[in-house]
Parts: sequence; C-alpha cells; structure tokens
Amino acid sequence: MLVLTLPDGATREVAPGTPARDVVATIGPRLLLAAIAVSVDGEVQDLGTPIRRGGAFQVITEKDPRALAVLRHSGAHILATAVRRLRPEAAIGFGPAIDDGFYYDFDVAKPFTPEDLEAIEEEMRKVVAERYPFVRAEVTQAEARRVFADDPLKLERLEDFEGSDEIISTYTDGPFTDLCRGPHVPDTSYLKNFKLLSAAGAYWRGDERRQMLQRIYATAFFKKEELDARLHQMEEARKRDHRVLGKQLDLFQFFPHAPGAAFWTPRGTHLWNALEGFVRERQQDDFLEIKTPLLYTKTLWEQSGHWGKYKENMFLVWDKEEAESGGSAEEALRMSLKPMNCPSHHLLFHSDKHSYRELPLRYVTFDVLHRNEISGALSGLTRVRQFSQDDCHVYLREDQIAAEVKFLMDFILGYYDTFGLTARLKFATRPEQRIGSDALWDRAEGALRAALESTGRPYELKEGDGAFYGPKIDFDVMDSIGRAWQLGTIQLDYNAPERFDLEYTGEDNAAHRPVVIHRAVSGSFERFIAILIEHFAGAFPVWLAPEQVRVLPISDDVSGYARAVTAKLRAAGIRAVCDERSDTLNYRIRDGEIMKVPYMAVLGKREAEAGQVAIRVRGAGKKQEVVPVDEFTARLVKEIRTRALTPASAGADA
RNA sequence: GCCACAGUAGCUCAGGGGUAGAGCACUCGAUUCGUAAUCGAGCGGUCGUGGGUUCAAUUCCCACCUGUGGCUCCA
Repeated sequence: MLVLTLPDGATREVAPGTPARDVVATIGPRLLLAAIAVSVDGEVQDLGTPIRRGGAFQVITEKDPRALAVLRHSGAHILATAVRRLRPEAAIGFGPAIDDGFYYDFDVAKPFTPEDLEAIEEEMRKVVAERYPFVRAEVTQAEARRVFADDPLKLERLEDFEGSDEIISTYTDGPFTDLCRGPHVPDTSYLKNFKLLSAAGAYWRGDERRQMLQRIYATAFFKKEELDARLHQMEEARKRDHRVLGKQLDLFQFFPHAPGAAFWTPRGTHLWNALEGFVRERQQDDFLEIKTPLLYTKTLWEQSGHWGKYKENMFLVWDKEEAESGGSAEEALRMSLKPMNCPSHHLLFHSDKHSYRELPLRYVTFDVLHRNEISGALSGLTRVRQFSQDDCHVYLREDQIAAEVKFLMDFILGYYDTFGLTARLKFATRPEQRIGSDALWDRAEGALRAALESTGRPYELKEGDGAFYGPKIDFDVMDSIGRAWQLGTIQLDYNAPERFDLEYTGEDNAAHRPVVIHRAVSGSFERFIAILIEHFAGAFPVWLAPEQVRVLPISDDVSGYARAVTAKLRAAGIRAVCDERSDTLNYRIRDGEIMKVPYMAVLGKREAEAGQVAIRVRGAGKKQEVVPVDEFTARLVKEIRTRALTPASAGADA
C-alpha cells in the first residue's frame, strides 16, 4: 500500500494503481468537482492517472498556479481535435503549454489563414461543448505504433522511447488521440476562455534542416476576466511598441535602402545624445574613451579568431585591386566592417608599453558596429544590422579580477537604477564553439565565478552559453510588458591577450600577460532606446525627453514674453520650444500632450506681468502651478542634472 | 535564410478588372483664444518594384524588395 499525506497532515492508504480521482473523492465531493489535477510527491498528474508512489498529496484547483499549464496543455489537444476535424490530413507535431498560453504544430499542405483560425476557434468551441473526457491509456511501443500509424511525426517521436522504460501514454478526447505524457483537465468543457492568436511557421523539432510545420498560437485562462485582461494587455503592449511610438513621437525611421539600420530624426537624436551624454559623464573618471576604424583587413580577424568563428555575421568588403588582379571571389573579400570593437582596442593597447600601475586600464567607445543578421531576424530597433554599444575593454592583472567584476557590476546596476529598471544576473560557461584550451577556460570560469559569488548576489547558471572567447555574466532586464532583455554583459577573456600578445610590465620588471574583460551596459544603444520607449511608454523623464518644455503663449499679446522665457530656458541648457501657432490653446495643449512633452509653460497676461510661468505637467491635466520663471528654470536644471524620473511616466493610454 | 501575412496621400486606414477615397497632417485665409482637436478653402497618390494575363491591371498571376508574426539567431 502507498501512503499519501494530505496538506492538513491526514493520510490515505491506497493500492498502487488507484486513480487519483478516487483519492480526491475520499476527501470531499465538492473538492472533486473543483479538482483540475493533483500533485503527488511534488509531481503534477491528472485525476485519471494511477498513483504509483506515496508522498505529499495535494489537490490542484483553479487557484493553484500549476493548474493553468494543465488547462492550456488540454487546450492544445482541443486545438488539434478541431484542426483534425477540419483538415483530416493534418499531421500532428507537438502541442505544449507555454508561458503565455499554448501552441500546436501541424504539417499541412495549405498553411492556415486568419479565416482558418476563426473557423478552427469555432470548431474548438464545439469540441468544448461536446464535453469529451480526456481518457488516458498506457500502451506498449507496438500498440502506440499502430495507433499513430498514419502520423509520421508521432512515429518519429516514438523512436525516442526505444530502449527507455518510460511509460508511453495516450490521451483521447472524443475523436482525437494524441501521444502525450499529460496531465490533462478532466474533460474538454474546462476550456471556457481561450483565443487563437496567430499562425506562424516553425521547424519540426526546432531544426532548420527539417520541414517547416505550421504553428498555431493561442492563450487560455480559467476566468473570462483574466482572458480579457490578457487581451487588453496585448493591446496596451501594441500601443507601447517602440515602432509605433517611434513614428508617433517622430524619433527614428527605417528605409528599404538600409535594412536593419535606423535613421534618427532630430527628436530621436536629442534622445540619443542625452543617453550617450549620461554614459559619457558616468565614465569620465575611471575610463578612457577612444575611437577606432570601422573597416579592417581580414588579417585582424584572423588574429582575433573572428574570421573562423564569426565570419557568417560579418559584412565583408570586396577589394577592387585583388579582384582585378585575377584573385578568386574568396580572396577578393579581404576586408570587413567591424562586428565588435575588441580587436581594435587590443591593437591600441598592444602599441604601447604598459606598467602594472596603469591597470586596470579601461578603454570605452561608442563606435558603430555592423553585423549581418539574417533578414528574418530584423525587427524594429531591437534587432538591427548597424548599432552602437557602450563598449568597454578592461586590461587588468589576474589578481584584480574580483575587485574589477564588483566595480563593473556596481557600475552596470547603478545605470539601470537610473531608469527604474531591475536586472537579474546569469552566469554563462564555455560554449561548444570556442577558442582556447580547456585549461584557460577552467581558469577563466573559476575566476569569474569566484568574483560573482563574492558579491553575494543571486544568479542563474547558463551552461554552454558563454561567448566563444570566454565565460560571461549577463544582465537581464525586465521591461514594462514583462519581456526580459539581455542588456549588459561582463565577459572574461584569457584568449585575446594570447592572440594579441598583450603584455604589461610588472613590479618585477618582467613582462606579464594581462586578462581582458569585455563589458557592455546598454547592450546596444538602439535596442536600449527601444526598451526605454516601451518602458516609459514614450513619456520620458525630462532629462531624456527630446523636447523638455513647450512654451505656449495664450495670445499674440504675450508672444514677446513667451520668446523671452524660451530664450531663458534655452540659455540654461533646456530643450525648450515656443509654440506660437495661431491654433487655439486647446489644440496646442493637446498636441503637446500627444507628443508627451514633460512640461508645458502656459503664458498669458497674468504671467507676463508677474514674470511667472503656469506649468502644466504631462499627464496631470489642469492641475497647474504658477511660479517665477527663474524658479521653474532652476527646478528643471536640477531635475535634468540629477536624471530624476520626473515627471511620472503616464501609461500608454495617456 | 525558412513559413505565413501585409505594402493604397506624410500618418492611420477604406475601396476595388474600366486611370482612386476619408480623417488627421501640410499650405493659404479668417480666428487671438486661460489648459486635450476653431472655421473655410486648397495642395497632395502613375495604389512597394519589375514582369505576365487581359481590349483594359492599383485590383488577377509570377518574381523581387521591405515590413510584421514566428522558426532560427542574438546586443
């Protein structure tokens, strides 16, 4: 007999093989009605699955967060049930629950259109109404092969079970049977609130060499309000989308003439410069800014290892002389735009003798990089071919690693704080594609890990996710719509010093090998600005806002005063614009709000006579404050200098 | 790169085998206004590009370009 312990300490003794449902029934009939699944010894299983071991026994109801994944997984089966009814020839792939909902992959002759999705959703509602129980069956390999004789993808999946003692199970809801581990909700009627979202291609088993399947994405919730909230949130996310706001706020543009490379408008350039100026200011004491060329001969990339490991992503430049002298196409491509800054920084470091007293020596740059991303990967500002990093290469002694990693971590986390962003740390170790000996990797990983642990901050381990030249600490930042972005990075590199023969002179007057640390904070400015646009919904704090104050004379009588106020603000370094258009005040205020200008200074006769401004704060409506011009100016100068997060960022609705 | 979808005025979008339409923006005129759209007039597009079918293509077909959602990749 197996012993199950309920949360209240009570126990149940059951024979192995008893369905979980029977155990729940002994606790209470109402609980049985509410039950979605159970957890046995920490593992979620459904009510129909036999209990095979004892331990802690919990009934999972709607309230349990684990229930949602069960519901969504069942949703995937219901989706497949509906697709099979409408397209009996569809071969079925996988259909898991994912963070936001679920999907199912199908191999179909004709891809799904938006109209197909509507029809499939309609069919799913019928399957739900028909209330088929999810019936579990445990089968042998041979039986499974019979059941899925017409499903090539499932047969391939079954091969994975060869020689394993894992139980093969199938689930049947009405007309549809799937190879599936479970667990599932008791019957199809549980899926009440769902929505099909999109169709997209997806490689079978994620392998680009395999055939492309058609994936349907959907989401589902227990409560209608939750589904509505999610759909609303998706709508909000769409409004915050940096591509939409970038157009509305006139920040940047793309042209087919330069795919993957942004054009920055005057407003966008103000934003960029404000950000870059901030980084420059933070780096002025402990870093050395440099500029290096964009175009290099391949000898540099051969030395750095990029030619072997990174060539696919590099823009190669054709050499006219070589091509005309009869060289092969391969040989004519003898130059490249830089995809990374490191090799050029190493050249500069190498060009001079360095004392141990200079270390750590930190080169920083804002140079432009080019990476030839495949066309399908491009997306707004977040995935581009030309971008600038706030890049830094630190040359240091091995005994300085711990202190330097802490210094850089504080620098990076302090930067995110300025924007109200929080980061999570990840530690990534050696990848399969790499340069350098295992001994060097052992040393690098050991040193970086020790430095990370000495800070006492929690981190997640990502095995095999390191750069090809060294292990790294990555900083993941969450944006306002819950997406995690990898921004900053600290990468330890023992390889580059070898390849570039980097040296410093030690206290002992002998040559020593320094260690290199690669550091980026924003990731790329392009992508970081995209994240800021979405994070602030375009309502930037005043220090970042392209236009910081809009001065609005109420009538032409006060235009002289308005111009004087504007000039005063500009003299104080504030980006102020005077809006003297003959449109009504209401119209101009509305325009200022739509452009998310942080402050509007409304000026009428009263203000002109008293030397004051009436401040309208973005998003605050009519609540206004009337203060002397000098006070307003001083206040703004302080907010800008301290990079205050004011005025508060209104939501996307504003 | 692969699969699907999309591309009509500066923007958002409607339309559809017989050489195109709205709102906003823009220009001009009137209006000078106290906190989210004043009124009127006007300008503006060979309907992404190149082929094909057709008496006729922006509309149908093909290819390409760019974008979007994914797959893959990644800052």
